[in-house]
Formats: sequence, structure tokens, C-alpha cells
Amino acid sequence: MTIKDIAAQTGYSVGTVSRVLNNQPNVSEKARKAILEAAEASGFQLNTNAQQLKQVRSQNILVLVKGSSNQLFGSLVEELQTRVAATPYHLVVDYMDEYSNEVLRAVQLSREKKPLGILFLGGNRKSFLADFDRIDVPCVLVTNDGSGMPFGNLSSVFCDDEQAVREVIEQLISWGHQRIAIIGGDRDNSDTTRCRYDGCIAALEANGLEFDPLRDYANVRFSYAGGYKGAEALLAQKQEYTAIFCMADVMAMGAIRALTDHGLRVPEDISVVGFDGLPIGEFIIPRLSTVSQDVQALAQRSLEMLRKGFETHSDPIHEIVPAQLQWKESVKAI
Amino acid sequence: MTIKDIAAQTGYSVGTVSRVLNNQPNVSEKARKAILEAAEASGFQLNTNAQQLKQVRSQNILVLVKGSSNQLFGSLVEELQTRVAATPYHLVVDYMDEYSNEVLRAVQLSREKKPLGILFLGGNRKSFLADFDRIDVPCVLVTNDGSGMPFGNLSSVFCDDEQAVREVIEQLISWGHQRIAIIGGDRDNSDTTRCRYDGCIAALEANGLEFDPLRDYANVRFSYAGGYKGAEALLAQKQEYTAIFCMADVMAMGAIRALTDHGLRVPEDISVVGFDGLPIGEFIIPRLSTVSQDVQALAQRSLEMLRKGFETHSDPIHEIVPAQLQWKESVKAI
DNA sequence: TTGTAGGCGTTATCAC
DNA sequence: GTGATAACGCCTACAA
Repeated sequence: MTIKDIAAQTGYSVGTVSRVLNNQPNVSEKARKAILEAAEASGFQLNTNAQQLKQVRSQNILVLVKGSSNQLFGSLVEELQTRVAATPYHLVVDYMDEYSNEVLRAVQLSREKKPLGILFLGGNRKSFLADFDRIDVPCVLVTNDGSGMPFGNLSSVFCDDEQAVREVIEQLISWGHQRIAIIGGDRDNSDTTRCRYDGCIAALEANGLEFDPLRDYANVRFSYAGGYKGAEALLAQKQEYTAIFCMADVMAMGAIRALTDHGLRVPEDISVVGFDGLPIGEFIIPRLSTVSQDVQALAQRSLEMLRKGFETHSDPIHEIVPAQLQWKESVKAI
Repeated sequence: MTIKDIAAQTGYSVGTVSRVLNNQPNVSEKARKAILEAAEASGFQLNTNAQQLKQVRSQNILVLVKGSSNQLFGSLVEELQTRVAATPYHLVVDYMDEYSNEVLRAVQLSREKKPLGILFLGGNRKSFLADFDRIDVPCVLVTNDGSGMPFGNLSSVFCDDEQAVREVIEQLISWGHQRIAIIGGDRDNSDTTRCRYDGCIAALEANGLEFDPLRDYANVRFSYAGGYKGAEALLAQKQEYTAIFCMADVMAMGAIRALTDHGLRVPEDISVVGFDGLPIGEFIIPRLSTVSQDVQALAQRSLEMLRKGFETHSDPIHEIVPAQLQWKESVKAI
């Protein structure tokens, strides 16, 4: 079933059928009605391949999600979906694992999907500096800082990770915590990890607390199991930590389980803080203290910035959306 | 940059370039080398649209995921990815929400991606009966029973939900539980819900326990919040339940939180069982008792069955993979 | 308002 | 082995 069949069926030409199916003007009501009916009846859908092959520009907004099991991005995509539904645009979501090069993928998909713009959910500075100049449509980097990169078509929305983490640590200190450990990722390969790490160090140093990365920092994967292992590694240091900051909620949940298994109560014996503000944090026992990223705001602002980019061709914007510290049951003052 | 440019650059024709880029025979080593080098140098990639438009059959295996936030399917897709990586095939994953018609989507994508076969992760009998005859490639319905449907190209792998749930309930009863409530979804619109519900009823009836659906069954969404609301609704019935069976782990986690908030301890005051065997169940407090679906086996068998379908053109198979009851900290004998 | 025809980037079928 | 060339299904001038 192709556009030709519909044309034959209705007696109109492929041109008219195409115009109707694309909601274009210059078609009589009669033709529109007949063609839509025929299409409906046979369940006809335009072939996206042919469409995109021919089109110079689609109505697509491309969303590149780096890290397919990142639940924060999951919520973000949902949020984006509902917002885009109310616009004339269409969302094309592409998932990739944490280790793929998001920019090269974007170059490839740009050529194929001919998107109006691209939303990067996660991304590394290194990849952008290397290849982003091959992309010419407006883009927004979401949850990472894109300022300071020399690109005229790259905006960004993100929360100030470093600042948020600094506040977390300082709050913990003000509540009497002196021995604070950290569970995070690889600071050499993740900008996010690096920012959050810097925030920790800044706060600890400002308060004259000693911190030995080799002893007090656990470098693990961003997962439940990673958090579990991280906490066990820290316990093995026999440092009597009073608090652990985890760079992701999933890590925090794994850590809480490990601590519990080793006979420690959270928060009575040790406090735990996460990062992201995942929905599940509200449901676990104890409720998780966390830095909550404003998914709503991230979705709204990134879309607005992208639209401004391709609708009015305006200059890139770099914007911080505030993160919110949420102190829940997993933390206790000493 | 197109295949033509590569042809011009290397002095060969588009035909030869195409053959090289598709690893086809009848190309001299010299040509192959020159063309691959040129492609490499410019980072050239074939345009998928043009490719799929022209191809009669791709090397794609299409995976249709119904319910994009279903974490069980998330693990399944990961499992499938790693397994397919070792084959000459390629996975194309398409996510859709719980309320879309998976079969119509499959018809559309079939036409476009020209897949060798399709894996349905989740699906409803109703949609299949209505439109599946429009699909002619081999398919496997995963986690739902596809037997009893009159299609020569539809296999299925699933766990015996009804049986598993029956065992759960009977085990609870044997441990002294008499007042058992259930949190689940909409039995009219979800085959899975219906199966699990039937299993409950069968076990309860067989043991002479009374069960009033209006009072003892909470129909909510498959989410943390759904489980929370479900548990609250049940508590409002003032029935002194000793155990709650939830049709999904996410529901169970929400329920545990609600029970805790209402001053009940799990499992001391009330036992909770989930379904799915999500990784996180191992990390929450208390560790969740659940019916663990064998993701490995589901992935392995569904792929094998699909390959058998399009490689040897054999008849559909319907197979049950055993689910495993995992009794953890969230359950206690009375 | 409608029809016609060329071409998007590839694959596939021929000849050579 | 290699090179033309006709599709694939659609969009888009342009002509009618």
C-alpha cells in the first residue's frame, strides 16, 4: 500500500494525496475528505524512509539519550513527550549506551532524520569539542554545562552540580558530620562526576576536613550494585564515617543496603545522601535525602531554548536551573 | 557525502562501493581496500533511509517494547542487545506507551524496516486477534501466552503467570496467612493482570478463603505511586490483612512504603510479595519477596525461536520458561 | 485546485 | 570484477 494506491482508489493524483496527508493548503475540501477517508479505511501511513529521504527538513526534534538505563533521563523523556505533543513538532528518541560517542551519532542521525534541532540528554565535553562542528542545527545540551565551548549553535540547561554538592556537604558538616566519604564514578571520563567531585572537595577543604581520595572515595558504576560495592569498599577502610554522599540515587540505594547488611543503621549510625531525585527515593525505607533535579524545568527550558534556536535563529543560551536539596529520613544530625 | 562521492573519489562506480560497504562478494581486494579507506577517512555512513527504502529484506530484528517505563523490559532489551551482538543481525528497538496498539505499530514498522522478524515485549490478545494477520514475518510474543491464536507465524515465550501466582498464594496460606489482599491492574485491559488475578482466585478458592474483589482487590497503575495508593485503599477497608500480593515489584515497593507510613511493619505486621524480580528488589529494605521472571531465558529462547522462524521457516512454538519464587525478607510465616 | 515528472541515496539486476 | 540503470515511496517544483 503506497501513496499511489490511495491515488488510484480516490481518482486523484499522488501530488494531491501527498498534500492532503501533509496537511498542506491548496486542496479542495472534497479531495481532502475523500483521501483522508481512503487512508483511514486502509490504515495507510506514509513511509518514513521515503519521506525523510526526500525531505530537506522534517518537523522532528531529535533526542539523544546517553545511558539507556538512566532513570532520570527516562523521566525527562516522558516530560518532553507530553510537552512536544502540544506543538507541531515530533519527537524522535534515540537511546545509546554510556560509552558511545553521542556527537558522532548525532551527525549520522542529522543526515537521516533532518531534524530541526537536537536535545542531548547527557554528553561529554570531549566528544563535543572533537566533532560538534559537524552539526549545523541548533542543539541543547541537557544536564551538562555547554558554556565555554566555541559553538554558535549549542545551548545548555543544567543544574549547578558543583554548587549543589557543596551545599550538601556543608549542610552535613553543619550537622556535625566530620568523617564524610563519597561514592561516585570515574572522574576522568565523566564531566558530571568531575563537577560533583569538585564540589565535595571544595566544601571539605573550606571546612578543614581531611579527605584522601584513595581512601575516602569509591569509584564504581552508576548502579545499585555499584553503590553496594562502593559502600563495602569504604567500610573496609575502617574509618568510622558518619556520612556518605553518593553521586546518584541508585548508588545511594545500593549503599544503604550494604550498610544495613553490615549491621549499620541508616540514619542512626550513618547518614546517606543521593543525587537526582528519582521518584523511587520517596518510596524506599528510609526515604532518601537527595539533590533533586527539576525535571519539569529541564524539559521546559530545553524545549524553549531549542525552539528559539530554530524558530528565531537566536544565539545560544546557557542556563542554570536550580536543584533542590531534599532532606529526608536517610540523614540525621549528630 | 553520499555513495556517489565515494565512487568519484576512488574512481569506482556506485555499484562497487555499495558492494564493498555491504560486505558482498565479487569485489577485488584492491577495490575493497581503497573504498573502505575513503569511507573511513570521511566518516561516511550509509543513509539508512535510502537503504531501507530500497531493501527487500534487512538484517534487522525488530523489538517492540510496550510500556517504556517497564523495568523488566528494560533488562530484557539489554539482554537481547548483548546476545544479538554475537550474530549477523541487528536490533532495532522501538518503545511505545502502554496504551498504543503494538500490532498496528508493527505493521507500519514492518513496511519500513523490512525486518527478518519481530519480538513483541508485552502485548494484548485483543490487538493480535484484530490485526496480526497483516504481519507476515515470524514473530515472538514475549511474556505473554500466544498459543491458541490462529497464526502460523506467531510463537511465544512466557512464564506461567497463573501457576506462579497460585503457588505464591498457596505458600502464603501454608504459612498461616488467611486474610490476603491483592494489588493489581485493570483485568479488562491487560492479559497479564487477568492471568495473575485468576491464579490468585484459584488458590484462594481452593483453600476456601473468602475474597471479595470489590473489597480485597485494588486496581491501580503499575507504578510506585499506584502501589502506594492501592495499599492505602486496602487499609481503608479495615480488614486486618496479613499479606498483600502485588502484581509488580514496583507496586510492592509503593505498598511497603504506604504500610510503613501507616505504622505497620513489613514483614512483622504484614507480608508483601511482588512480581517480576527486578534487580532493585535485592537492594530495598526489606528485601522483596517476588516471582522472578528468568530474563536470561526469556531473551535466549525468544531469539532462538525467532531465528528458527526466519532461518528455517519452521512452525511456531509456544514455550513456558519457569518463573522462580524468591522468598526474601518481606514475608514472614504467622 | 490538480497533475506530472524529477530526484532523494541506496540496492539490485542486468550487461560487459 | 565492474559499471550502468531501474526501481524503492515520497516530496516538490512546475506546468496545466
